[in-house]
Parts: sequence; structure tokens; C-alpha cells
Amino acid sequence: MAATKARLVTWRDNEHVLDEHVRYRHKQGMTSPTTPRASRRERPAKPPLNRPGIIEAALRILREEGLGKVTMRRIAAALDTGPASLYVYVRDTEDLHAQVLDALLAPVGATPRGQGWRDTLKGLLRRYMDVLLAYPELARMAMSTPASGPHYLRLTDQILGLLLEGGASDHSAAWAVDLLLLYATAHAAEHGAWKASARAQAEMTALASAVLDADPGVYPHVARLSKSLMAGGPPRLDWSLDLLISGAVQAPEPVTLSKERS
Amino acid sequence: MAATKARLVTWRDNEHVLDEHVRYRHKQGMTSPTTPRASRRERPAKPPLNRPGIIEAALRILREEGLGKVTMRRIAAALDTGPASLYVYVRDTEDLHAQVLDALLAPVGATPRGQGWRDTLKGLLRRYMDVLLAYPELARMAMSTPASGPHYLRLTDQILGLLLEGGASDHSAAWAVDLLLLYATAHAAEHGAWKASARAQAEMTALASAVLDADPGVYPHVARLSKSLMAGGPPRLDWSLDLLISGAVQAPEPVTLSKERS
DNA sequence: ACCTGAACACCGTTCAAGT
DNA sequence: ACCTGAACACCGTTCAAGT
Repeated sequence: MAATKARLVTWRDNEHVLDEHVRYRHKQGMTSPTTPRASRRERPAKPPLNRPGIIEAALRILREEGLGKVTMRRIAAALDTGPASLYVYVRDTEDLHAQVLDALLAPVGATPRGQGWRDTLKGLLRRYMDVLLAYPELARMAMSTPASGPHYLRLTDQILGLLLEGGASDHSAAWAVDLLLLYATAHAAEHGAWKASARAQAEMTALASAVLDADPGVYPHVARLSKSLMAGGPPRLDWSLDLLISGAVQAPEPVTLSKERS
Repeated sequence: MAATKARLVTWRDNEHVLDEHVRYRHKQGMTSPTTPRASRRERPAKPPLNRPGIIEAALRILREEGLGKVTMRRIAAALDTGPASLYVYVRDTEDLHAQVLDALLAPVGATPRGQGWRDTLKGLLRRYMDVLLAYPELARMAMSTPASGPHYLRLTDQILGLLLEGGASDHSAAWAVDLLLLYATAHAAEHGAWKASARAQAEMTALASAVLDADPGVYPHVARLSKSLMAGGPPRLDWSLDLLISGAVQAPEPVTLSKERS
């Protein structure tokens, strides 16, 4: 139990791991990896392994080759080591990907204020979606791994503040923030994938013709509204965000919470 | 081009493929696979390969071992053949999974009517989510592959009808149906994964403590509303669905469409 | 404590050679 | 036209044996 916990801490934060590492290297009479000037001359081919270095390598591979190549083996090769070595710093592939996503989310929190709370909120969500649209596979992953990274938490806090500014009740804001982020994530996962793969695009046109050719006898509403169903563009996303935001600021106080008021 | 199209048809519908198969077997003087009584006695170990048979095998493996085992190799082994043989009927793994999902969606369309349009609509969405909650990996896949199966189309049609019954305008209904289905899919992907994996549950409690211990200086709103943020249960899903449905029936006519009215 | 090679147990997909 | 064996090019993760 205690051992397990120590290992967990290792994955979250490798400060003390590095400490141990340094201590070992000192014991062996090696130069410390934290003193670069000493190693400047006989610079070893491999920089020391650590969590930030691994994530940095992962980000590089992500940008150049896509998430499909962000594998333990690929990263290990880039760092000139074996895949087994990464498991000291990373619990598994999902942990790695979650870490990569939070790193990508860093600039989103710096979105500037817009004209009013509503525009600012929309801008924030759009910036969040832009990141995920660029890496739809990460959006998909974000849906199954509860995001708890610091940048995600900051985004949550900002959205909460803007909803309250817009007049939402405390409880509505608290529940709506998830709704907004879930929708943004899902929208990005969907549209990012459509944009990225020729396969999904082919499937998309198949869907379009299935809708446009829908048998009015079997699918009466789809057949009648087929053109509206397929119409889209930026106004559609805007309409959806407005629906969600208006819903959040107008929604009635959740019933359970009024029951359990202290 | 013509050859490609023929192959595409093969994947969608293997009727004529079977015809060719039968013709070949007749030419060789073999018994037809469509006359079971003839093969009753010297019943070959392997039934003939076809798309429905492959999907049936996939569903069996899905139920028994999870989507992670629904692989070309595993299905091929179950059907006592090599993985290469499946590529006659299935374009790739994603095509296979999409097919499996549409098969699972069949009973959703048979959801009975409830008290009013709103309850019926919620019931329909809940049934859809129940399927996806049982197989969260499929929910994740559904987000990146535009669903165009007949059962999905039927579900879309039913939702459209109920929204119109509730007073939504044509255009609002058409745009809102996507919003509702996307939310339902995303919610299922998220919560299904949390329920399924111990890993996600551990991550969940990590998130909970991150929220409850949030530094009020850095995350003021999260810290103040932490209890509401984590509170949930069935009323929360109900609240979210009501927000979306009310939004759909109240939403203003989308602006683009009023411009492009003929 | 970290690092590593090697192994285990898998994948999807393609292709040439069958029937 | 379908079916197949074999091959290509990969995966994640574990474990014992290093330093």
C-alpha cells in the first residue's frame, strides 16, 4: 500500500525521483545531470530521462506524426532508449496522452476578455475547441479520462466566473460548466475527425445522401427537413453555444439541491 | 473506378456476393450453402463467411470479452479462418465497429411512448444512452464516425417528431437533434468509461480531491462551488436533458436560415 | 532507484497464390 | 470472386538482471 502510493507520487511529480537519481550518480562518482556545465564537454548522447522530457518528446511526435505515433515504443526510440524505461515516469499510454493534452491546454486560459461575458465565454470555448479540433484523437480520449490537470481546472474556473457574471445561479453554473465543456469536447472530437480523415469524410457524404434520399414513408421528418439537417457552417456552432449558455443562465434551480439545503 | 464501386457495394450488402459464391460452388459441383438440408449430413465445420455472420460473431465477442477483443484476428479465429478473409466483407476495423453499434441500436427505436412528448423524448434518449453506457468504447467511436446506419436514422426521425410536437420550429428541431444526440453520446462515453475502468475511477477520485482542495486564490469559483460541482446523481442528467430540450423548443430561428428563405 | 534487453502476447493490413 | 498463409510493420506491458 505504502509502496504503491510512492509509485503513484513518482508518476505525478518526479522531483524526488530526480533527487534519488542525483544521489545515486553522486555515489557512483558521476556528474550530476543538474549541472550542465560539467557535462558540456563529454556530453553524453542521451539527456537524462524524466517526465517533462518524455512529454516534450511526445508533443514533438504528436505535431509531426499524429497521436497514432505517440506510442511508448516510438517515444522511447526518439529518446534513444527502450520502451520499458518510460514506465518509471508514466503509468501507461493513457496517462501519457492525458498529460500531453493538459500541456496543449496551457494557452487556452490566456484567452483575452471580449466585449461582454457572453462573447468572452464563447471565445474561451472556441479556443478550447480549436486545440481539440487540431488533435481529435485527444478529444476522444478526453471524454473517457476525467480531466484533472491544472489547465483544465483553470478553464473550469473561468467558465464558472463568466456564467455567474451572466446571472446564472450558483448551482446552475456548477452543473452547466460540465455541460458546456462536454459539448465542446464532443463537438471537437466529431468535427476534428471529419476534417482529418478521408475515411470519415466519405462516411459523411454517405450520411448526407442517406438523409437526402430518406424514404418519406419510413423517415417522414428526416425526409422533410433533410436540407436543414445538413445545413451548417459557423452559425450552427454559434447557435448551439447560445442555446447552451442561455439555458445555463435561465435554468431553474436544480431540485435536489433545494431539498438538501442546510 | 467501376471496380472500386463494386467493392464498396460488397461491403454494404453482400447479397450479390453470395450469389457469385453460390454460382462458383455450383460450377464446382459443391452443395449450395443456402440449402441447409443438403449439408445437414456432411456438415462442414465452417459455415459460409458473410457480413451478417461476421457481425454476429463480433457481437458475441463484444458481449463476452469487450470491444478490446473485437479485432479482426479474434473474429477470424472464432470463425475458424484467417484475418485476411474478413476483408472481403469489411472495409476495416472501424467499419466493423460501426456496424456492430448500429446492430445494438435496433431495440432503441422500439421505445414505447410515455406520458407526453417530453417524457417520451427523454425515454428515447435514455434508452440510447443505456446501450452506449454498456459499451463506452463504442460511444467513443460513434463520436468520430458519422453514424448513418438505419437504426440511427430512425432514432433521429423519432427525436425530430417529438421536438416538433413540443413546439420547436422546423429549423430549431433540425439543428437541435444533433445537439441532443451528441450530448447523449458524449455523456455515455464519459460515464460509461468511469464505471467500467478502475483506472478512470481512480482518476475520478483524484479529480474530486483536486476540486475539493482547490486553492481559493487560484481557482476562486471552483473552490467556492466545489460541493455543487461534484454533486450529481440521476437528477443531474435529468436537469441537463431538460436544459437541452427546453432550449430546443424555445430557441430563436437560426439567423442564416431566415436570410436564405426562398 | 533507475535503466535495460528480451520476451510475451498481441495488433491491422496487404499480397501473391490458391480454389 | 472468394479464401488463405504468410509476411510486414508494428503495438503495450512485464520481468529479471543489470548499474
